[in-house]
Amino acid sequence: MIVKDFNLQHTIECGQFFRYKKENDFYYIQTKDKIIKIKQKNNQLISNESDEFLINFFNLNQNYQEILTILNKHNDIRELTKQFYGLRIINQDPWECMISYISSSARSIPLIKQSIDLMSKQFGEEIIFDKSTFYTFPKINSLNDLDKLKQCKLGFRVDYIIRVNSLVNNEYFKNLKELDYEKAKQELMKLPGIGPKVADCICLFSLKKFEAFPIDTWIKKYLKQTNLDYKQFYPYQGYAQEFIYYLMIASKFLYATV
DNA sequence: ATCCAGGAATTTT
DNA sequence: AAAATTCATGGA
Repeated sequence: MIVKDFNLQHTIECGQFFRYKKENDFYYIQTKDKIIKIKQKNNQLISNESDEFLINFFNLNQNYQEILTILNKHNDIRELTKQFYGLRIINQDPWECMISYISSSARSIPLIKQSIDLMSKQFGEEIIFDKSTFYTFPKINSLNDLDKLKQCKLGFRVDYIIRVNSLVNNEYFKNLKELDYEKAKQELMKLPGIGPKVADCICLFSLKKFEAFPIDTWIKKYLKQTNLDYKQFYPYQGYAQEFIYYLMIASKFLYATV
């Protein structure tokens, strides 16, 4: 498939998405019970998945230039959209997104990935793909075994997950998608383990609420240093957040390796 | 050994 | 209403 205004690496590695691994030139992306093998060569995407699926998953039908027009109004952010050109918000599955980000609170990315993989191994189904073993993401309401959850190295988040597991279902998410951003966020925050930050992540990464602006410690640091008013990027504040976030974790990596 | 991590809930000022 | 403490683990 031919794509424009899209960069696979930036989109996958900017920190919004946990379930992937890179092998040779290919990314193996996992979502729900799917495995997507994919690589990009210039403006071409090579994958085992259908164009239709990829367009939806990477939000490729969104007008990128329209988003950039708004983000580029600010000089610093214009530098970032140039540096990370083609970064898109991934359209995740809401249930998977919810569990992933509840697991994420006060932890680093490698540990989050580890817990998600362990949950998939404990509660998902095995798939052999390209001679490697993968596990599907646990289905809604299947995370109900306390002993198994305790083996997933989730710490105190086990309690949140086992409670949320019994509080949501397909209908919950169907209704959630109908709500506007503010309402959806409020609804999400009624659930245990979901505060403002995690609710914003779920809104942005799985409900197409692009005005959501999740504020974690890194973003907070950036906002404090730069005095940036993120509301000027309405209704694409979420895109601004992701560019900034990518900058922060990328520079963190730089400092860590020097 | 000690501290803290991409937060949230609870308790204390 | 804001600030401090707690939560369970792995890693620096």
